[in-house]
Amino acid sequence: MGSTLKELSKSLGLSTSTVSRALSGREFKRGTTRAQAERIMAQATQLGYEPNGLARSLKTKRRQVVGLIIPDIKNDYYAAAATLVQTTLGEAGYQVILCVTNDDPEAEAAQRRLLREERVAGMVVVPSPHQRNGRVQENALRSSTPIIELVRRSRDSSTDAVLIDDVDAGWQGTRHLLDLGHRRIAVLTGPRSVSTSRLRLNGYCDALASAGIAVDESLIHAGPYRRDAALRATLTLLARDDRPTALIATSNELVVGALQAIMQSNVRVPDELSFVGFGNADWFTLLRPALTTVALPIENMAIVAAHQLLTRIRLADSPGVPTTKTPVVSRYQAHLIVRDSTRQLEMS
Amino acid sequence: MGSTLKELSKSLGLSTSTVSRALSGREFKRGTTRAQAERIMAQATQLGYEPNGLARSLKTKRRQVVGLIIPDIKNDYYAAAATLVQTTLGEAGYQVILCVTNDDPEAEAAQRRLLREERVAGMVVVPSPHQRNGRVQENALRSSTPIIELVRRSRDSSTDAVLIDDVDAGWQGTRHLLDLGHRRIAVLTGPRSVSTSRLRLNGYCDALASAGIAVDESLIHAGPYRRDAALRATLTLLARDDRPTALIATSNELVVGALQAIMQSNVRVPDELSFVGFGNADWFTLLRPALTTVALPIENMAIVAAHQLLTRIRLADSPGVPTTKTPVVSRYQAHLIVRDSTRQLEMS
DNA sequence: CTGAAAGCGCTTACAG
DNA sequence: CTGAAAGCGCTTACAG
Repeated sequence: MGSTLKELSKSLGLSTSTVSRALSGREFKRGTTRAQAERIMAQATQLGYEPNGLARSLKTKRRQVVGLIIPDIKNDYYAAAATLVQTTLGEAGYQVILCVTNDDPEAEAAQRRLLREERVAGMVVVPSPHQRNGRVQENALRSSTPIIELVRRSRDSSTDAVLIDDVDAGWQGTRHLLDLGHRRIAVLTGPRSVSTSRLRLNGYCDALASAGIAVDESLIHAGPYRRDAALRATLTLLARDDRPTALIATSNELVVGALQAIMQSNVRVPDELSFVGFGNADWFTLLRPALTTVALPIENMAIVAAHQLLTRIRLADSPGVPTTKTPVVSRYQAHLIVRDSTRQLEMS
Repeated sequence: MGSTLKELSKSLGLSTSTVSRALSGREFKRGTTRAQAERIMAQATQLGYEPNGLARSLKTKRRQVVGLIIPDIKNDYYAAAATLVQTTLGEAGYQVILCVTNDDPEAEAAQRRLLREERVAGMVVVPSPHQRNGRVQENALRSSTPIIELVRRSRDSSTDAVLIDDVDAGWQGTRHLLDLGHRRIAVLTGPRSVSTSRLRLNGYCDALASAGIAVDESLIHAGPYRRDAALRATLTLLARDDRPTALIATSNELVVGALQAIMQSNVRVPDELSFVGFGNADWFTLLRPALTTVALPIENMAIVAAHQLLTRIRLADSPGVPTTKTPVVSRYQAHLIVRDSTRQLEMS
């Protein structure tokens, strides 16, 4: 335990230089040096020597660690993202420091700073909602750590981003319900300070407009991404005299809350209410009725984000290249999966 | 970007010692030095100085980073564990490096080594299944990094462990079905090389024995913790002429696979088959029928494990204390939640 | 209170 | 091919 290069070298009667080189593995040209290298490695395992990664990174300025900042790991959606980011980066030899924000901007700022102090090679981040008076993080801006934003885009961001075509996603879910004859369509979204919420809501409004329907603000609930909030909002919605005939929940957590409320209210889906979810957790198909949903290609996106980060890291490492500061932003298409929770509205 | 203590000091006309001390914040006895300290800090933010955590840790030998090794982050059960470990350790000022093994012992060994090279202050690990010829990891043994095992216990382990009373958990689920009059009870477990699988199965066998029922090996499926395996096994079980009247799935992933098979087979629960799950994912109550399940206190356990790790870390830091090598092992009780997926067996 | 100096554990030109 | 030496960016006794 705790043996160092110096101790190892002394026990071998060699210099740290030689031992270091042998251990690095580019040292076996001749038969005689090859034997030497093997002797060194044997002694290393004998002493239980394990190099100090901190010292190495300090010296080489190369770091095989990246940060991942997400709002919530229990959420199936982000759990899927984390898995793929972790796996993809892991295959490239990187370790991942996981940070969970709970959508708290201050927590996120602290975590970003900590990751920078850890000198991570880069970060994948799902940004939290903005604060009211969003003073720009100066250090963050000046920092050269490559960052890829995933799913959500922070205001004034100048980094790469891998996003969903949120407007279209909102449109698709709404359009499906309109096509089934629904007119009073309620929607649950996150706070308007989050890009995805705003844009999905835009899609919803666009779809209504395209059908010549005026937006009824009372059918829109924009709250935090928490199931309890969604539960309460849905309960209220369902208790109205002029109850909507359809409901869209635009994120995983909102789906859970909405479904809980629907069960509590004993409202029958799809007979009394058509329901459209977002995302595509495994258990969606285990429900009866199975959920109609706007599926989001999160796993793909996570892989893309990881690769893009890798690219940025390599770019930042190669000295010659004048780091292109043009952010690369891509948007991936959602697609509707029609199952059993939506149906044609019966004319009454 | 990238400014160092030295640069900062030079720009202030001070020594690095003074600046370092001022930044560390124990430097404001007098009014005059207090002003000095503030001037230093102002300049630090001005230059966007952020200390290099690697250099600091190398020097101080203190590390505010721990490792977390789990089999699968998409699994609700481990996602819950990860969340609580992350949060608890985060509150104590630690960052968490997340490693996912997919139950591959070689991946786990590599990850442990990497974490040791990162000189993490400690680890929480859910061990993978053993390999056939389990050669002991010598370095791991010699290493002094504090480790807490969570949920599963590795063979010959000499570390602390926070576990479930698995025998009792298996007993409870089985006993419930026996009390309802079931005699042909099938069970899905993980590989026998995992402690939880073995012990839960023991509980199952004990319960059968207590009811004077001989164990029928053909009703036991011990496979990998993967839903596709569980799906196939369940399909086979349900296609038998002497189909069991009850089924227990002893982990989250096995529950998902079993339910998929049940739906495919059009077997009605609980009329034709009583079903007992394990764990308590949120969506269990969203199903119809809602799932009867053996709930496991994973969130509590994750918190306990995190605290226990913190304790071990502090112990390892205090030099005087002769590190007690007696492992502390605790087991937490599962508790049965009866919902609608189990019912009295009708005598025919 | 301040600064010069040593050292944490590595890697890597640079001579030999 | 090998070793002595410098240095990555900090912190912390040690004198002054």
